Amino acid sequence: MARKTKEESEKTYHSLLDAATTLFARQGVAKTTLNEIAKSAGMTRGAVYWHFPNKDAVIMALWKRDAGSVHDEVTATFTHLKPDSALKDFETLVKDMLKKATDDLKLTQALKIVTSSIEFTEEASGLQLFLMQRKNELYDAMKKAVALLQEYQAITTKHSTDLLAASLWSYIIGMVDTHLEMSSEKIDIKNQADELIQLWIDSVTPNTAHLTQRC
Amino acid sequence: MARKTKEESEKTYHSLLDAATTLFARQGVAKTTLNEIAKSAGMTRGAVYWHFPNKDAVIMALWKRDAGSVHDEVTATFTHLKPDSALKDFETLVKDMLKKATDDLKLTQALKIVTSSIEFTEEASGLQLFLMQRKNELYDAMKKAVALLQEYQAITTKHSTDLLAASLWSYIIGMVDTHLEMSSEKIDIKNQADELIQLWIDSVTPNTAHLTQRC
DNA sequence: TTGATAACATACATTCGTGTATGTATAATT
DNA sequence: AATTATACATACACGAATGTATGTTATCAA
Repeated sequence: MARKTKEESEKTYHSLLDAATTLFARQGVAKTTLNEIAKSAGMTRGAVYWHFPNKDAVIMALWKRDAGSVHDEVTATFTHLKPDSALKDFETLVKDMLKKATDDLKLTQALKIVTSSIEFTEEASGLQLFLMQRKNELYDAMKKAVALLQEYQAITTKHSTDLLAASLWSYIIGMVDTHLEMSSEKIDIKNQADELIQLWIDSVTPNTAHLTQRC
Repeated sequence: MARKTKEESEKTYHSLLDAATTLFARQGVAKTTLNEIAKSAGMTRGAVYWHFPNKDAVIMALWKRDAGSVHDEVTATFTHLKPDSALKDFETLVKDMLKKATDDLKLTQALKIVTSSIEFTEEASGLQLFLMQRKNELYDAMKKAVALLQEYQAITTKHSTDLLAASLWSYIIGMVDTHLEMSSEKIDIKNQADELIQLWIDSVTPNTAHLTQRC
């Protein structure tokens, strides 16, 4: 049809992203066509191709919109832990992160979409390179946080930074993955996230109160 | 061309599965066509459609061939831990499982393929239902193992079976996922798997030797 | 030894999604 | 007020992959 105002254009932009998010999460990325997205938003494919060059760009855009800010905040906080409140800040950050990942619908859907978009091909696409870079950023930040906790003596195990970072990373990735994949009746990550994180922290922290057997 | 003997037919069957495995792992499942698989095995699409009804069946077949036996062994051992050697058997089983998952090329490729094949759509395909059932089987077995360890007093934390099972499951899933996704220069799961598992076991086990701070 | 059928190859039809090219009316610009 | 560029809709061309139908030959059973 005809041209719209900038505000209306922004509205359709977000409508398209919303529709794409819903359909991707419902049917999977591969089996969702650009035509479906457009129709679901009350538009045609012309609108999609006006706002995005292709499907990968849609995914990248919805990640930036729904996960970008959280990603930036988390990485920033990880890398700037203060010596006096490092462990407490670390704990709340990780717990909040998991809470958002399991509570916030948009974020959960975005994570679902990007995890299924990462096909580990040899020559990665632009989208996959982008997502891997974000992942690497997040890991580097988390590893930095572990190193800081060690430096500040908040972590008191003899294990190397590499090992502890790999441990925490695997743990969190597994929790998110499990939350996205498994039915919450089988494993209820959402309601156990705090305890699960606490379990890890206790295992690398001088507080031994969680052990039933005393020395 | 012409008909072949049963032996030759079995050979082409495995050639097709081998070719599919390599191509799937290299280019991803979605971007690999049945024609590529056939050509890579020195056949045509006719051979593929003779042995398999579609691409999903190829994936299911290669899982059964390259991961099925390991899956069966692991689930069986998990559910039949003996009271006297439970913890030790559990430890070696998990470590061996991770070692195979990171060492055995065929198994690693199979895991890579099935993880990228699980699109969490609402109405799952036959393949996805199959894979989810295997996953549930494995989780149930692992949870049973945790329950047995608690029953045998090998695990001495106050945490519930559900929580411990969710913890171990997330941890292992995360390790496998990380091994498949991240470059081994960033995180070398393969060479850290044993220590990572030991870290978890120590955290739920009465042995407190890993803590630097004594009571 | 002679059908019957297994083990494929080849050919065909058809769908389906993508990308692009073009049309068009209106908002923004001057 | 006239022009321009925006924000889409519509139409078109194209390849690409799938599924199926059919052809072909050698093997195995009788």
